[in-house]
Amino acid sequence: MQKEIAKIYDPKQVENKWYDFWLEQNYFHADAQSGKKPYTIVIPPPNVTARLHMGHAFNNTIQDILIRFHKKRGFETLWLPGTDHAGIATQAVVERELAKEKKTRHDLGREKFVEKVWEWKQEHGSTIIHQLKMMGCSCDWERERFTLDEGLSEAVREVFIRLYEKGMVYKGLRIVNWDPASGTALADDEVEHHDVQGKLYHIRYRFAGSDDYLVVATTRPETLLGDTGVAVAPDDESKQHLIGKKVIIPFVNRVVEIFADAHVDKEFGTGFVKATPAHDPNDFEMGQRHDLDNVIILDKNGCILPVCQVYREEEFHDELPIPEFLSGQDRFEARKLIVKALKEMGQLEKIETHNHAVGHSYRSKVPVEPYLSEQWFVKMKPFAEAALTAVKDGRIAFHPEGRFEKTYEHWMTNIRDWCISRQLWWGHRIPAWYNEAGEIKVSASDPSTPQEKWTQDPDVLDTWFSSQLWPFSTLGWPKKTDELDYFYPTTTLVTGPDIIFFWVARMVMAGLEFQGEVPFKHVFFNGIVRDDHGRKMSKSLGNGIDPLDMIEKYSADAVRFTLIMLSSEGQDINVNDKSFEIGRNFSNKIWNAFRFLSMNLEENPDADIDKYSAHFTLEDRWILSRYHQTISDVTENIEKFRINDALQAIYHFFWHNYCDWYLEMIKQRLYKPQREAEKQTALALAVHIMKGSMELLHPFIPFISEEIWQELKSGDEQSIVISDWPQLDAAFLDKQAEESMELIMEAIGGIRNLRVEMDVPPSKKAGLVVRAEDKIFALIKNNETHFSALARVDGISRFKEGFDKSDAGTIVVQNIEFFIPMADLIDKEKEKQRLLKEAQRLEGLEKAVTGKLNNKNFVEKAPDKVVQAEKDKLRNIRENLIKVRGNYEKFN
RNA sequence: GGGCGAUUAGCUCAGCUGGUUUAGAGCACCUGCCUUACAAGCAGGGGGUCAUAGGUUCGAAUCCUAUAUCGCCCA
Repeated sequence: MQKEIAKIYDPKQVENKWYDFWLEQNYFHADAQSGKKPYTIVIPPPNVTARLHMGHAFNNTIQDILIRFHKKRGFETLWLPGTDHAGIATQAVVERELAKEKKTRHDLGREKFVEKVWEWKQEHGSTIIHQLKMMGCSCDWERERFTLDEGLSEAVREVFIRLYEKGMVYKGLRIVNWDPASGTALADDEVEHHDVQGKLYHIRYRFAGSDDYLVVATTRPETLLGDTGVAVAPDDESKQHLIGKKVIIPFVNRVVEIFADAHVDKEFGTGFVKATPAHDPNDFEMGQRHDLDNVIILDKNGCILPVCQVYREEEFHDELPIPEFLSGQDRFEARKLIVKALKEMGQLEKIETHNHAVGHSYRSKVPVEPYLSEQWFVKMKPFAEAALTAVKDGRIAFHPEGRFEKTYEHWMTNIRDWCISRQLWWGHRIPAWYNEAGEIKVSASDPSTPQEKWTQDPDVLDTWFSSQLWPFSTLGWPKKTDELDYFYPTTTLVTGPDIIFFWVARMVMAGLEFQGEVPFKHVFFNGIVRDDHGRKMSKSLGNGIDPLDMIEKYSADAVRFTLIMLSSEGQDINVNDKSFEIGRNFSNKIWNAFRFLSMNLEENPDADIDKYSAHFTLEDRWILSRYHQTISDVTENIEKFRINDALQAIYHFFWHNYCDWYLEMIKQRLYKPQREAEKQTALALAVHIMKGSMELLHPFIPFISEEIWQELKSGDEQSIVISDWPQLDAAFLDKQAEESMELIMEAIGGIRNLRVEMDVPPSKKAGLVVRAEDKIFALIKNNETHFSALARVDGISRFKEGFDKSDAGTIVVQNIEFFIPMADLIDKEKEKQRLLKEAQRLEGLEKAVTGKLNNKNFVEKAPDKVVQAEKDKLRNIRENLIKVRGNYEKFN
């Protein structure tokens, strides 16, 4: 083998090379006919406009780990990728492009515009797909889906029609969350509430036929144009006599009545609340209770109308005109103008500062306008119960356990109907048709006949309406496909907790309704990736770290490794660009361990260790024991979704057991073998463990593990992607070897420490005298080469009576005394101090344990095992202490 | 206002069913090393009264109750 290997790992060529190889070999394709047990994940489809950010990188790394792990464990794994059409976002992107040419979508017309969006999608829509490939994601790309694909669109129409026929989808006039910037309605959960420092305006409303007035307090004075009543609290005794009295709304001079409603809090503001049913959800409900008029005063862009519109007999009609200085003004401009005018008219009592939560569009970030309009809704209550039960009875398990079940339950039990229509052009057009008589027909295709013309509803459906079908629409539903049969229900969903309502909850409802089965058995909620101050990464803060930059700088393996290494189950993680060094450093460590092996291998590596078992040394048995323990730890932790613990286990094993100790120890056998067999044994074992470590690391860092595995493979092995996951063989777990090694490592550590504290230069060798029983002494003597190589010990001899301890440095490890005669090196005063410190440490321990054992309650009530352990502990401490004290006293 | 989570070394965090000597890791820091795999490394070291106050217990970082601070979600 012996070839020139670079001193520093260069991932650039490696990563592309292996990804191409895996695709060529078609390893990621899942076969529905396979007789194996399926393991399925559907990707949370990123927006088709998306570019990979750290959140995606983290989320998809976890999915890839689960998929690669289960593939190696013998499952037929399907990771189904794709994107969603992201109605508002995608439309906005293309509109922005049009704006550069000073055009709007209306200039093009619907058909041309949608065509243009498709063009944009063809050109830019696979950006994130390409980036997922750079991350090493093992998705089945043949099955890539897009929510607007024909098959998925058919599923959407089918669902809409079925729900409509069941009476679960309906059209109604409701207050919706209107996004004036995007010109569309939003669902409740698409609204983010931010605390805003606002103002509370106290405005005088005159009583009809009087100069007297009352004062209402409002945060939104501009909506007074649409006021159709003034409310007081029913328990507000000071105001009871005013109920039924009439006041005049400024500017529009509408005469409205004062009424009592329990919604009003008499302590808030002045106790008088203006009611604007068409522009406030609470007022709308009050309006329904008191039969108030619904008066709209804003257009769809959030600008003041020239004439108020009142809703009567299922239509809007002109009502009162609005003064010219207001008409056409944006709602926030109108607020200023109205406040100014009120001041001039003497009707503004005062302005107070007032903090309150204001809903903002999660897309456009502008304040949402509560707006009365006709929209399509899905009834949610009937679905919620089944969806809640599925989580409560464990058919769906959340991970980490216990963190999000309550949130889910709260939402499910307080659920409101879902507004699904969007006033957009890009999306699934609602399959509802209207004739001239205003009748509605819901149908997958145009029901028009030569006699009767039907026109389709202009609106499209919420993107989540199609995403909720993702776990089965992507597998062919509504057709009964083999895929659906074999891969559904999917096994695991990995997603962020921020879309638990948007998506997770709705998939559960849809899956139960249309497939009669939960869509997934496990939901793993990953944490959010934040900057190193714990702030969410965002464009506006400019604190985002681009994973592509990090891949370029450090490699995809390093990005994956770092994200997992820094995360713990479901916890948010903080990173800065330096964090990714830990991934790069680990890759380099692996690379150099391999480099070391290949420098010592003369021919093809031999990983068949069985034939060498007769030659196993202590460190061989030890590393095998540690290795098999690690197999068990990694496997169990991935199965428990303790991904970070799994990686920590293999990381620690590889670096601190294998590299730090095992490879260091076998150097003696490789460089100065007494017999050829020892060397071959060490090499075979080192290769065996190296290769096995690559297997265990492969789900986490697929590229470098493949690169090295390929160099170590034997026979007709193809790829680490499909090779078997290492099996725990309990016969290799060797407690005795671990204990013996523990002693040796501790002794070597102690000697190294002593040398440093005594300022013994590394080049200076020193002898070692050991005072121990026969068996222990034999163990140490048998491992003399390790002491000499790793602790610079020159000859080990047994303690004999008459040995002059006063010239020696001493340490006690596991009650065995080690003396290092260093007459010429030792600083006696320093050594005395060192021993005194050690004695004091032990005395502290002794006191603590004695105290425990002198406590009657402890001895009586604690389990015998614990008491016995304390007794053993104390005996050890005392023996140890006697020796340390003895060594200390020799200087006196 | 309601719910959830966090508070452990300078920083970022582990520590799961209470008992592995006096609480661990990585980074940062200090000291010494270019020792024929690796300075992206090796060896050694310093650093924490586990947010606060009570309680349960033979025993609490761990369980309970308050309080404080921070974060998230919902209204």
